[in-house]
Amino acid sequence: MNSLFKALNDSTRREILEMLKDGDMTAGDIAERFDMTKPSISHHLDLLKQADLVASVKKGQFIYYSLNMTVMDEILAWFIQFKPATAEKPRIRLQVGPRSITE
Amino acid sequence: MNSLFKALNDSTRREILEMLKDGDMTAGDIAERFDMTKPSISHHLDLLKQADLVASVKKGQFIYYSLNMTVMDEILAWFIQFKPATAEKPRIRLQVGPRSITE
DNA sequence: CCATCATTTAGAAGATTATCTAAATATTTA
DNA sequence: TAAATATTTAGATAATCTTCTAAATGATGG
Repeated sequence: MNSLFKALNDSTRREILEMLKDGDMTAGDIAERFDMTKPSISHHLDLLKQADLVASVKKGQFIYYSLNMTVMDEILAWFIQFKPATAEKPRIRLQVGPRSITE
Repeated sequence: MNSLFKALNDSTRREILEMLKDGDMTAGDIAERFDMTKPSISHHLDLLKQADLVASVKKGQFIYYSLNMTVMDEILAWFIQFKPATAEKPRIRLQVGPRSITE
């Protein structure tokens, strides 16, 4: 959770995530889109990788980065805990059986 | 968005949010639960307030802090953008009218 | 094999952050 | 009004973070 929020606490890194939403990119392509040196972008990519938000695959000379949104569910779950339980009528009955007296 | 992620990038502040989930608390009560001085906690509360994640109300000598989860939707929306659009069948027809040929 | 291209690693400088102590403000109570 | 309580503000220090330049690594093409 810590490395996750840390990775997200930077607008450059958040922009990178948004860019990768539209498809995988090489480190160089990503760096080109920012007014920042390649080593700096490389470092940002490293933090995103540590947080498991992106994955990288080397293909020859290039390294392709892609979103890894499996962690996303973890984040969403953390946020959802604050959503007050809205008393929404369930669409289906999950349990079949005799109704309780209070039901 | 910046102040939001900044506020969330600290485990003490995240814990404070989780504590407030169970009900409002005074600054002092919050500080008691951490192994940290009151001024430090006061600073954390200030950052949470700047991010609009908490609100504070002064009652006499005490200042009560409470969750303000209206911003939460903003965060959730940011995360949802990464969720690939699942082709889920809509539960209800949103538009009433003549069906299109392709429908 | 050497030059070039893509990317990372290393190391340094400046900015930001977390935390502390000391002091200030504001409220209650004796 | 003075003392006590709750909280914040101010200022300092140490740690962490962002970014840079220079150099290293690894793959490709003549």
